[in-house]
Amino acid sequence: MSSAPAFKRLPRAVREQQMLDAAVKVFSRRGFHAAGMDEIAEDAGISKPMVYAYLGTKEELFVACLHREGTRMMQAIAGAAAPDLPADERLWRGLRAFFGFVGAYRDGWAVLYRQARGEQPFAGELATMRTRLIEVVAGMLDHALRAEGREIAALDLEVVAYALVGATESLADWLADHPDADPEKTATRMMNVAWLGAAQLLHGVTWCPPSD
Amino acid sequence: MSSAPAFKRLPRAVREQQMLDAAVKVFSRRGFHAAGMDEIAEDAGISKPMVYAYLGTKEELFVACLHREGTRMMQAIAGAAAPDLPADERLWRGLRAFFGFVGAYRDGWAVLYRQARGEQPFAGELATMRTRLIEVVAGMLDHALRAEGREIAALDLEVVAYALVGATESLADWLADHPDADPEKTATRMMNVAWLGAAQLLHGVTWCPPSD
DNA sequence: GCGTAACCCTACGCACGAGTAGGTATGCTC
DNA sequence: GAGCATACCTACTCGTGCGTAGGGTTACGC
Repeated sequence: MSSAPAFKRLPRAVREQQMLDAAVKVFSRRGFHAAGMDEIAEDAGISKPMVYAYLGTKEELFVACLHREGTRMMQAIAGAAAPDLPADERLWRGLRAFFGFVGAYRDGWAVLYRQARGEQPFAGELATMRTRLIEVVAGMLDHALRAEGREIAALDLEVVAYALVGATESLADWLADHPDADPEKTATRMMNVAWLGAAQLLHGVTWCPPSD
Repeated sequence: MSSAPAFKRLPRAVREQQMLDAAVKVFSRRGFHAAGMDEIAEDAGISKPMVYAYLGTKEELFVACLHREGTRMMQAIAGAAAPDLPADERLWRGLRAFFGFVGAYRDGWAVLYRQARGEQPFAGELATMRTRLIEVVAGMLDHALRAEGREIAALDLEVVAYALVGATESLADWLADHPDADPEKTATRMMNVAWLGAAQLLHGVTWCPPSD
């Protein structure tokens, strides 16, 4: 063929990224099982055996997606967290970065959470990331508490952190479903819910069940 | 066969419940796709065609599970909510009932949320239930707000409710993973996080982003 | 005691989609 | 311009598991 090879030959590194882009897109739309390797290949502008040659089996491909998107997210958050700031400022910056990421990489978020959470083989991978996040939040709260001269049981701390992370993920889902919503404003709202409650706890205010 | 028919013939209503029990169990352990109709049938002590005869295809079976467990949950919550109580009391009773349900029907919860959330065909079904819950919470907050003479934008209200429901679901997951944890105590912890923050909002205290 | 309806089974068809075999073209090195 | 590695394709195999055909047995009404 002298004239125009319908599509160019590209170096491996480039194609791999295209494949990952396509995979993230298809996985997020269809879900892991409903997604077909053929569709992913087609969407990447390539044929199926290339996908297998570069990224391996379907599971390995999904893990690769998980890894790329997860790393992106963690970097976005880590880049915003200066460890010597006061707790509320750190929380605020972390949340802003997080919602910024979700707003920018909607599909990535969907893959990471909506899909990976349910599927057994990947739930573990996810849980690890999540646990690390929860530990960070718990550590932050603990730090702030000690600065106030107060203290709290480790289990209580973990549960509070769990709740905060859960609320944040929930709002992330909401953000992903509302394309016209503003990530920064969402972060502010989350801060309102999270910090006002947390600040109360920091000052020793607690709620007790009524004795009925 | 005169002696002993290895297993008895049972009326349809009974068998259907046994099948649903088995289905909920298998779905929650393996996940929707990894679960096999053969395994569900075996676990119910019956053969596969019976499952198809009574409950229909795999998807229909899953929907039936979703429906039964969802109804159980909603009833558990509704039974505890007296609409003329003050907001904090209503919230407390609702949460206690909810965590009680999750503690009692661990598999049911796993089916409802861990599985149904990811799978496209069922996500809608779930979202409806979830939305109803969120509306209830939002309505409760709005009611309490107006009683205080304050008011808040509908969108803000929705987002706060979203966050609270998300935090609650997250703690439910935590409870499902910690068999030895006490549902009532978990509800109290959730109340601490949710109500202290919400109460602040009710009194007009808000958090504003620093101008950096 | 005989029809009939409900309960229940073994054994199979068949589609669908992951993964592969085997071959072609293109560019890069010496 | 021979040799070689890399990019790329068409067309297949084959396991897996949903769903069903067709037939047997127990209970119940009359």
